[in-house]
Amino acid sequence: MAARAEADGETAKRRVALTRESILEAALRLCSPESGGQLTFSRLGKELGADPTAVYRHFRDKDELVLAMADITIQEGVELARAALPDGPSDDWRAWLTVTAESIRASYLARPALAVLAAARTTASPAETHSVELLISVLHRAGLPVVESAECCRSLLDMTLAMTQYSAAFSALDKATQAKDEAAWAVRYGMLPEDEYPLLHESAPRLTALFRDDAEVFRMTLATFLDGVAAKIERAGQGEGLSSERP
Amino acid sequence: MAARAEADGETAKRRVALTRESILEAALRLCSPESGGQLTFSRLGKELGADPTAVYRHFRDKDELVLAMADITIQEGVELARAALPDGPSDDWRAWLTVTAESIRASYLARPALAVLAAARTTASPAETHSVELLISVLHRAGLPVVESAECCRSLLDMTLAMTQYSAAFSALDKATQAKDEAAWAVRYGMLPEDEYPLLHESAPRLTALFRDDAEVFRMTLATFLDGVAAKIERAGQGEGLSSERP
DNA sequence: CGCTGCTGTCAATGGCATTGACAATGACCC
DNA sequence: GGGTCATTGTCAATGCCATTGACAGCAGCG
Repeated sequence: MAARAEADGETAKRRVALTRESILEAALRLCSPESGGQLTFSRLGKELGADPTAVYRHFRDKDELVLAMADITIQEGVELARAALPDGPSDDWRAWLTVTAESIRASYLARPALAVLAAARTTASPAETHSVELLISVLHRAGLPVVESAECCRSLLDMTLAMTQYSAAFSALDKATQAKDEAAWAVRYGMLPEDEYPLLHESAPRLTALFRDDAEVFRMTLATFLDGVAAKIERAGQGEGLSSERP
Repeated sequence: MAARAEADGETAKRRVALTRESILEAALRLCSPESGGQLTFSRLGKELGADPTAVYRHFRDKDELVLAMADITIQEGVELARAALPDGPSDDWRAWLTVTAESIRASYLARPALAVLAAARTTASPAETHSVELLISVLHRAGLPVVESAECCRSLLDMTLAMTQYSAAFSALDKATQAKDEAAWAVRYGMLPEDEYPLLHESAPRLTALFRDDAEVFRMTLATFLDGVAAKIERAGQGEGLSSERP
């Protein structure tokens, strides 16, 4: 089909001979925080230099497009994690889970608009599968029974995706609304009468600081969750005579 | 004004003299799982027996309506929790946090469509405030420093809201899409080659069972999180007067 | 050459939130 | 009672969005 791609400098517009790949690329580009807005067929058409409805020749509907984008994003997250992790089997399950969660989070947050659209859509992508198998093996090696390890993975991934999409939804709001929400918080927690809410009053500075910092909240939550996993592992280790776990 | 309300039997349609309250009531009704669909102005108008745009006389835009609905929902969750909890200060912090989280989750899940709309909107409602103060006090009494208790609350609430909206988003999908997603999972995890993915293969039954059961996943995740909190409390107790960070 | 299937274009269609002009209604004041 | 005003409901747009169906260029193939 006469590859006329990558002419035209940076923004690959005019005449790219639409393919599934070029469309996905453009769509993902449109979801980045720099590109701002929502993902819409007309914006997509403009980005591709083609009629918006041309996309329907390659994807049955928007849902299919979004699913494909989500797939790529998850895959990217998995690769990010793989790159940040030691190659061979490591015993540091904690680092392993942390890096995986943060990587998936990062690649979704690079496309807030997608995260909003893909909320609750399960892709069950192949990329994910291998990664999950690895995670289970890491936990199992740490001393957790297989099924329990799998449960932990499911928990971890659900929590990560949910909280990430929560953050993404917020960052996809227009700046005005964001500011309004932030102001509401600041007012509420700044004005609390000390005698009625002594504890909240004391922790107000920390709480308002956390408001601006979704990432920090996620880190905290993840850490606490992993502390829980550690406890589980310890219990499992004590129960059996086999596993070796000594902090 | 001529109060002509509550005539007409069950479905309070015709001529109810729109008020903020009657609108909110109708809107919440429309978001229930039984009422099925999305919250839209035209459906709302029909439910109220009035022109859809009449709502704009009482709410500046849809966002304001949704915020008010979210507020009510949170409040309801808090009341639910209060009803299920012993009145006086209890030392069972674990039950306290669990009940609070599950209550908020339950009242949101009673309106999936709302949960989707309200994703990432912070209401900072008054009802919430009192409840949070209580949670902090419970954790503090259990032995956690005040600020750390507040952090835990923030984590817990964020996690709960995020995961709940995640579930709600799924249950708000049309049945066809839901079935499609479910099928994708079943196929993927049923067909895994045992030699390549031994661990996943072993835990596949459990994982597919979990797929239909968001509530169970949430319970597991929450439990693990609380195990983590327990560990934190233990550490704090051991350190006593000093700050204890690492065993 | 004519046929068929693939891909892009164009002009609808129908759903949605939101707005502005207008009408009915009641309250308030002289 | 009559004039004025704000409130509240109605109606007819407007504009964005996804999606569809009819049509046009163009490949390869007999």
